[in-house]
Amino acid sequence: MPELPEVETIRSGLEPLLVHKTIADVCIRQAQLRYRIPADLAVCVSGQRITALQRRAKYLLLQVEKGTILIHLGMTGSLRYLSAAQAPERHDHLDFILDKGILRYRDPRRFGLVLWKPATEQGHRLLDKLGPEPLGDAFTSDYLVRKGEGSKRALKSFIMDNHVVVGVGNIYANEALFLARLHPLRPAGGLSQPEWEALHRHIIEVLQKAIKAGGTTIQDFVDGSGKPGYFQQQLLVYGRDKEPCTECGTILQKQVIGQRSSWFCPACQS
DNA sequence: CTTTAAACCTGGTCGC
DNA sequence: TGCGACCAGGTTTAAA
Repeated sequence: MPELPEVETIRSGLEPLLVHKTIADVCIRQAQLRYRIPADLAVCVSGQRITALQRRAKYLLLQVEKGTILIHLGMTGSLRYLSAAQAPERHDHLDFILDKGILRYRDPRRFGLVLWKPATEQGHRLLDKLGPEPLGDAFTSDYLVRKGEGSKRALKSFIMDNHVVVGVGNIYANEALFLARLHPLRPAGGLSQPEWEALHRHIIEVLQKAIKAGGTTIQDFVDGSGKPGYFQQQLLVYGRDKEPCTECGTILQKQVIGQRSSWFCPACQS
């Protein structure tokens, strides 16, 4: 479900509600996610104060005094703060019971994860090999030029690869390529310097605009208080096969690239 | 090493 | 109405 803008929307909405609260207990109803939720999670985190809610790629990092709770929302995960008790529904797999309120994790498809990293351990296997943040200083067009050198991969697969840059999922990969007027099947190694610059700029721009709109809700994305995003109203190609291109009127095409549905304008993007 | 495909899981939609 | 096929904001793991 969530790409970077959706995770960032959740993070920024929840952080002020969570910081300074104390985790009283953890209630696990379904431990089997992408990885099993550690059975001793409650022991690890109970009694500790929350100091921050950070984000790395699409991971949420709930910082407490003695370590970090790693949370990933997979395709269908949501994380909501409830100020008053509310009966858990199907797929509400986990609750962090706070001194005031409840932080509730829901994930129908269970592609997400909740793991514990003690502060005593350096790094984490899921985080250590990730590429740069698209909205950070290390992500430059020169970096893309170097990284793309010699690669024959389809451009769309390339920019969705977490080793290249994190946070660019299927929606925003499609949108950024359209805005940069680049065909998703172009070999990554064949782009010119100005083409990389355009793509770099549009990846950043589309992510920033989506964050401003509170993310994109196609089916079930909701922010930390249960509200949907609004960026879907600004999507120019995602999900729009057989519709006319907003730039030139040509009918948009859909094609599966790297196992993911892809949409593009065959006239504008080359 | 690079690239592609299968796998994880549930639920909604579409066509017959 | 029922049922199977197909699709979905992601990522790891195995295989080519």
